[in-house]
Amino acid sequence: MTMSSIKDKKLLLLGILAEHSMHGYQLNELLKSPGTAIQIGKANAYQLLNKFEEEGWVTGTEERVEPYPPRLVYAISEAGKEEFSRLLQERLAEHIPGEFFDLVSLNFIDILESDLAVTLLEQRAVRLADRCDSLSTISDDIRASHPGLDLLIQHLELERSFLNELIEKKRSQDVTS
Amino acid sequence: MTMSSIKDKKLLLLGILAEHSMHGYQLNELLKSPGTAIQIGKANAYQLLNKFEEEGWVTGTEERVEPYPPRLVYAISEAGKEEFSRLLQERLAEHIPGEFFDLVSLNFIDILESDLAVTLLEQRAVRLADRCDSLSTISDDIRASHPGLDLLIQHLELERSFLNELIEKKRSQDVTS
DNA sequence: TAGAGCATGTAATATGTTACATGATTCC
DNA sequence: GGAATCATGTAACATATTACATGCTCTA
Repeated sequence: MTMSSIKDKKLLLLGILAEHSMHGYQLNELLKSPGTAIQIGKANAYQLLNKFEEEGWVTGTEERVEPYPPRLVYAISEAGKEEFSRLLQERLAEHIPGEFFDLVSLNFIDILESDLAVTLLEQRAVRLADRCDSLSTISDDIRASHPGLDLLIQHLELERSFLNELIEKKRSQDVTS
Repeated sequence: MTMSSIKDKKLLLLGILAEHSMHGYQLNELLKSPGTAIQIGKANAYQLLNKFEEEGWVTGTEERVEPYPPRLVYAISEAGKEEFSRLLQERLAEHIPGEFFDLVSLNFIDILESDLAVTLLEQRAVRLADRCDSLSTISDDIRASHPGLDLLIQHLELERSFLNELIEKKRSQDVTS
């Protein structure tokens, strides 16, 4: 049911390699950035690259650049480009319900006492604000050419203002000064 | 890396059972509704219920109600309530980056010709509008008491208006009348 | 009696994470 | 020599999906 994700991982990895050939470590560094819509773990990324090579979507070539250990540079193949294009069109036309992990707990918040709820939500707000801040350094150019990233930032800002309002609401419910 | 999800599945299932005891089929019907923040497949839900029973979070009792086949009614135990409360507090205080599957493809849209992009995005817009419509029947009462659901609806509305703007932008880029 | 809805599950497979293993180079 | 960064991977485990299997009751 969560299995929309493997297609999107494939789309993301092939899409990145279509723009620049890259070795696995480099790719993994890229995937650590706060602007990714989906998460791909390190081990998983290597596994997927190997699988894509077996299937012929990418080719791996060993490269040695001086101060660094040998590394495998992956480049997208013709077959990979076609697969990427096919997948891109498939995914653009679909609407896949996302997995909003964060929202599950919010539905049960009334179970807790207001002052405890406020304390917990404030901790969440700090973490969310940190993430928003780290995204605020992204240039308008990049945002304009990456609608997915632009929308991601809007989603996070929506979440942030919603959370602040919710904290206010809970605070006013808290009569036990 | 996606493995925030199992905790949220646990939180969701225990939270539902804390409100009403329920059998597996009933739970699965509930999980099909368009207002769920996360997806839990049918087989997975049964597996999790069995696992929770083994771990002592819930108890299953066979029930026979006349026209229906025998069914296993799950009720949350004391240990389950404690675990739920612990997990709820843990998750409320965290900010977990969601998995925005939908956004991955948007970042590559400039690769396609504008008119093709518009056609595909229009298909997506129809599906998204359907989902939004099915959520618009939810009462204000329910929304007010379920902040997670409320925010989910706001996320989807944001996505809808963003998508419509993107379609307009792409249409104006499309010079090949 | 055939199909639809109700109800629960299992086995095989696919997918993903964690922890570990390895080894090069650079800096201290 | 030891830590940090760079670089790739594997094995064991955890998790989730698909397809299948079963059997009840009701309606057409």
